[in-house]
This record gives sequence, C-alpha cells and structure tokens, in this order.
Amino acid sequence: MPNDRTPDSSRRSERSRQAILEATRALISEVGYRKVSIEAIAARAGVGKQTIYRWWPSKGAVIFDSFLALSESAGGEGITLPDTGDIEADLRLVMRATVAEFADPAFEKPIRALNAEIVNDPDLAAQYREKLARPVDDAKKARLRSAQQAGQLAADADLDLVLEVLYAPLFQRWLHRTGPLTPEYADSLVDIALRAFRP
Amino acid sequence: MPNDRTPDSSRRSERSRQAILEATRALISEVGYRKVSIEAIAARAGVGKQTIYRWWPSKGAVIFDSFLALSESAGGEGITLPDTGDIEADLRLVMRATVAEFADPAFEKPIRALNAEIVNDPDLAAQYREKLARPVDDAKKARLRSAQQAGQLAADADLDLVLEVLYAPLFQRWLHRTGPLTPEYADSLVDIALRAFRP
Amino acid sequence: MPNDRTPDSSRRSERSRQAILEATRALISEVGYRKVSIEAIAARAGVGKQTIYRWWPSKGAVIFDSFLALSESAGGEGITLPDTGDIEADLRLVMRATVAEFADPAFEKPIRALNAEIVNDPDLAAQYREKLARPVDDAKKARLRSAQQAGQLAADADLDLVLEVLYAPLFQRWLHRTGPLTPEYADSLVDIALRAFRP
Amino acid sequence: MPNDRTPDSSRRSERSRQAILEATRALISEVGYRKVSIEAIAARAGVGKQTIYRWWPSKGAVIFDSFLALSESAGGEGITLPDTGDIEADLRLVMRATVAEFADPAFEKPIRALNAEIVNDPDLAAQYREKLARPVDDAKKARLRSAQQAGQLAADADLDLVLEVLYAPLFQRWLHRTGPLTPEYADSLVDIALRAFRP
DNA sequence: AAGTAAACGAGACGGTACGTCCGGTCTTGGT
DNA sequence: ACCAAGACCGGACGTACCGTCTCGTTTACTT
Repeated sequence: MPNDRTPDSSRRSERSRQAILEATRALISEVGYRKVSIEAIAARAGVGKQTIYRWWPSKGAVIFDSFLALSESAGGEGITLPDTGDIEADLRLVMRATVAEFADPAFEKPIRALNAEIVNDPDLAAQYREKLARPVDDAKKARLRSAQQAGQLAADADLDLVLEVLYAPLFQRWLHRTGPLTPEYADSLVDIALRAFRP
Repeated sequence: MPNDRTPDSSRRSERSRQAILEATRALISEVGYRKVSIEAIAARAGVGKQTIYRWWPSKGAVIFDSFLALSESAGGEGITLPDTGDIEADLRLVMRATVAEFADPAFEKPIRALNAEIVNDPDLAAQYREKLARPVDDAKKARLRSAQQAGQLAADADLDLVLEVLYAPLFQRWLHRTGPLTPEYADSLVDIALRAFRP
Repeated sequence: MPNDRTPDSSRRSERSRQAILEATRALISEVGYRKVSIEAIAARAGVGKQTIYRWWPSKGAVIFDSFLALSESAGGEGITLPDTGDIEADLRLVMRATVAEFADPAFEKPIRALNAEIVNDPDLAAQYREKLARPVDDAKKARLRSAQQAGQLAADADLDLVLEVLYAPLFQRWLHRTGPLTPEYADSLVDIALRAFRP
Repeated sequence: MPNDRTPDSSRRSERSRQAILEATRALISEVGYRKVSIEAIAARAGVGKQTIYRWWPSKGAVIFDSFLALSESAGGEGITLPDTGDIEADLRLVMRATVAEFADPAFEKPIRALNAEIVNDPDLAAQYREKLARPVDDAKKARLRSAQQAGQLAADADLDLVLEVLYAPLFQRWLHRTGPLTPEYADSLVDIALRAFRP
C-alpha cells in the first residue's frame, strides 16, 4: 500500500525531469549557486513551478539530483581504482588527483555549494552519503582490502577509519582554507595513514 | 586616516550591538539557521534594520560576531590545556571533550550555522581561523610541543598536520553525519595520531 | 443537427452531470461564490476536470445550470399567480413573498453568485432571461393583463414597464444594499405602480 | 489611540499612490477588468506588490479607488443639477443623459466590472454608496426637493423612493440587458415617476 | 547651555523569490 | 467512447525578506 500523498511516478514526464536537471546545471554554472532559484529553473526548463515542487521537496534536492545525474552519466556504475600492487604508489596517485580536483576552480563553487546545503539538511546529507560518497568510498575500500590481503595494511584496520585519516584532513583544509593543497601534502597524508595502519 | 564611508564607531550604541548579537544567538537556537533573517534579528532586538546594515556587511558576519562575542566572554584570553606529562591521556581527555561538545544538541545548531556561512565566504573563513580557531589551536600545539620535548612525539612532526589528523576525521564525521561520535572513536583517533607521529 | 464540436450527448453520464450540479450548489452555499473553482467542483463531485470542460464552456455556465436544474425541479412548468380579483391585494402578497425570498440568507449567496456571472456574460444573461426570468414574468404579466381587463390598470400600460417599476427598485436595493427590504417597502412599491398605471 | 495595525499614512508615498491608480485605470481599459492583476498593476506602476497590499485590502478596492479618483477629478465636489423650474423637463434631461452614459461602450465595461465586484463584496458596496452614489443622489434629491417646494411633487414623497422608481428600472434593464435604453424609455420613466408622486 | 551631526527606531519603498492555487490542456488506465 | 484521475504549462496569488531610503527622535560631541 503506497503512501497516497506520493505522486504516481509512472505518470511522470521524463522529458520535464531531464529539462529541469539540465536547466539547473546550466544555471549553477552561469549565475552561481546562491542565485539559483526555483523560479529561474522552471523558466529555463520551460516547465511549471508546480512540476518541480511535485517531485522535489526543496531546492537543495533539485540541485543535488542535478549533481547526481552528472556523476552517474560520467562515472558509470562500477568504479575501480588502479591496483599496481604497491599501495603507497596507488594512494599517492589517487590523493594527488583528489587534491587537483579540489583545486580546480570549475569544481570549487558547486562543491562548496553542495556542502553548505548538506550542513543544515540531514536528508540531503543522507542522500549525499548513499548516492555520491558511497560508490567512491566502496572503490577505495576495495583497494585497501586488497592491500590488507597483501600484508601492506594491518589486517584488523577499520577501513572507514583509514579513509577518514586519508581524506578528512584534506577536506577540512579545503573547506576552511586553512592551508594550501599541494601534491606534497597529498603524499604526507598517505605516509601518515600507512604509518598509522602499518601491520 | 579613516575611510570616510565608515561610520564613526565612537558614536556606536553598545546597547544595540549587544541586543543584535543576543537576538541572533537566540534565533539560531530557536528557529534554526535557515529561518534567521535580518528582519527577524532587527525585530527581536528592537532595532532598526539600518542599524544592522550600518555595522555588518552580511548576515554571515552578524552570525559570526554573535559567536565571537560568546567565545570571548566564555573563553577568556589565555587558554591552556592540561599537561600531566602523559600525552596520550591528555589528548584522550581533550578529544573526548570535543566529541561531547559536538554531540550536544545545544551546540549543534549554532555550529552548523557558522559552518554554512564559512563555506562560501572566504573573508569569514579567514576571520574564523584568526579569531576562533587560532587561540584554541595554539593551546593544543603548545601541549604537543611539550610532548615533542618529552620525546613522546617525533621532533620533526608538523604540528598543524598532527592537529588535522586528530580533529579533521571527527569534524568530517560530524559535518556529514557519516557515523556516531563516541568516546571510543575519540580514543581511536588519539591512537592513530600517536602511532603516525611516533618518534 | 448538432454542432460537430459538441460531444455526443447521448453518451453523456447523467450521474456525473447531476453530481457536478449538486456539488456546485453545495459549494456556493458553503464557501461563497469567490471560492468556487472548477477544481473544487470536480473534487467535490468526484469527477474529472475534463468532464466539466467537455460539457460547459465556463464556470458561469456551470453555476447557471445548477440554478436552472434547481428551479426546474422546484418550479414545475406552469406557474400561476393568485387571482382574487383584487390586484392590489394580490400584488402585495407576491411582492412581500419576493422581499422575503431576497431576505432569506439561504438564497442570498446563490442569487448573488448568479448575478455576478450574469453581469459580465451576455450569453448567460440571455439564458437567464429565457430560462429563469421569462416563465415567472409571463405569469406575472398574465395576472396584470387580467387586472387590465378588470379596469384596475390602464389598458395601454406596457406590462414589461409595470414589472420593472414593481421589481427593479427592490432588486437594486438588494443588490447594492441601499436599504432594508421590509413588507412595508413591498407595499409602497405596489402603491406606486398602481398609482402610476392607474386607468 | 489609533489602531496599531493601520500603516501610518503620513509616510505614504503620494507618487506611488497616483502611479498605482493611473496604471489600474489604463489596464482596465486595455485588457478588460477580469484580466487585471495586482501583478500587472504593480509592474505597470513601477511599484512593489507589497505597496499595493499595504494600502488596499483587495483588488476590488484598488479598482474602486481608481474609479473614485477619476470621478473626483472630473466631478469636482459640489454637483448641482439644472433647475429651470420645470421638473419634468429637467428630469428628462438628466435621465436621457444617464441613458446615454450607460450606452457608451467606454463606460460599459468598467461599470459592469464594478457592479460584478460590488455584488459579492459588502464593504465595497458600502464604499460605492458613500463615495460614488451619494454625492450624485444628493444633488438629485436637492432638485426633487425644490420641485416639492414648487408643488410639482407630493410634499410627503420619500425622495429615496422617487430616485429608485426613476433609476432602478433603467439600471436593471441595462444590467440584465432586458431591453433597449432609448431616450423614449427615459421619458417614460419620468412620466411614471411624476404620475406616481404627483401631489 | 545651545547647537549640531551622527546614530537610532521605525517602517515604507522597489524588488525577487517563495510555495500555493487554479485555469485549461493533455495523457493514461479502467469500464 | 467516455470517464476518473491527475500531470502538465502557465500565471496570479499573497507573504517574507532583501537592501535602500526617508522620517522624526535621541544622544553625545562641539562651540
């Protein structure tokens, strides 16, 4: 017995959905996150405002979905990290790539916007964890697990914790702008994590 | 030579300033960050809107100052961490206290509000680092330096990095709600940091 | 030969038609004319909006038909006014009845709704004259004609004009709320008309 | 002690008030009454919507005031009807003028619109009586009183009733489109009224 | 002490966007 | 084929705030 408040999604217009997400993406790039309004999205997408309110609970949710659609189309489904057998080299590669990504001004604004939204919206945060963070984290944990089996990491290491030690300092430094994000910084974090979780 | 656009702060009404900061604090706790508006702050403080716009450049700045006033009144000037000689025990104490603070629902809403503002405003972020984070970080680094001299930490350890490894995972977990904040988690982070920066 | 845009009325659901008219009546009485919407009528009648748009050209037409149905069911076909031979007494009776009807709050709202529609819609006004006003007016004129033959009214009196002098002041006073509608007022109007059209 | 909900009209912008009334008048002529929206008035007047909502309780009230401003600027304050000493001639003149006015298509739409609004809005009806109808009615009654003193009308005639007998049939015929408005019709009404209220 | 200039409370102003409601059209399944 | 249900585009509604702009009124510093 479905919730009778929920619209029947079988009737949903895929055409409108796509137009809304596309318009949202375009507007974020053009005018910046803070100035994106439901009104503007609807006008740009050639859609009634009600069609947005019918399917999304908040502006944050629309914007989030536009991110999600982007990452899905780009990332494909199964993400795999390189595995050369040398965990240190592989992690350095991945961490340096992450540093580069955060430094890219094209990504900077949207990601900050997303984080600002997530801070105050638990639902959005949950969606972020499930839909955006999890697939990537799973891939990283797969690589770490392979390193455990190869005896390069402590067998009892909590992989979620390993990920936090690797990424959280980077994330916080970026979010609060407490310092520069350099390739050397990425290397330092890899060193620290490997030392902490050495077998 | 002061900027002639700048109002003469000698004429500033301390009474109004206090009322605005107090009203801001109250509103954040009561109705949440999203619903705090300049209009509401002015009404609550019994103040004209212009008085806010005269002295603060943005809503974020008001919110930030309301924090600053709080921390200044509470924290005093010179913060010192306990130093029993046992760095592990001392860090556990401090980290457990931090965990408790983040878990306190009374602090939760304001801190999230502050972070939402900081993410998208570099000026505010800089003020945050200087006025709010630095004094606390300095105190923590002083304790870590004492541990270095006692041979409990590598002499060449970058103390900023140590702080990041200790606190960033905690901060990220709280911000993204990726997991529970428990005393055990605090202990884990201490263990990891000490292992990574062991002499 | 029906207009080929007109749906085949042989297929029309009598059940839906009744439900729509009944819902319209109920809504006018309950929430007042301003809040009657096609949307609300459809919901109340358990009918799709399209079913209303298929059979009626405008909201006014639906409202009008809801009246028509009522008057047809109530009024029967042949209306006859009392004829005691004394035109003054008979008119007083009828006029006092009309005053009472207008003063009845149960009739007030629907009649006002009907008039609001009629004012701006010539088609509706024509229908009103033909379907609602004419039968009643014919009956009144029959009684007046009988009075003419009895020598109680000028033989050359324009009966439409007599009706206007009788009823228009009453109608205008009600429509614009310019004064109270009392039995004495009804009597005055009868006096005036009889004096004006005396043989 | 004034009602503290009422805005302080000493602060009111006369410039905005005029712009709103002028825009309203223009829009009624251009797009017709039903399609006039607060949104369009505000845009046309170069005014925020709130400025309209602050000073008028409803769309009907704005439209009414735009009529009022027009009639005040046109009619001046003291209206006087011609008094040649011959009440029949004077009334015929005035009634024929009224007939012509009702027949003028430029007046037709707005007056119908106003009436449609008045039917369902008692407050508006009261304003109509006080501000628009009364000054004109007072002038008419002054002329009738002069006729009474000249012995051309019954001394005890209720002048409000006389006005109703004169004007209501005309008004009703126009409103419901029950017949043509001709100069002869105007004359008939004068005859009838004079006969009914003969001394 | 009087004069003056800035800050003050109040709140109207032109605007933008909100989230809701309804009009009228179109589509989908069910009978 | 008609129906109920309801999604769709469009557009107006009335509200909340934005940041700016007067109003008179303190308030504090000249003169």
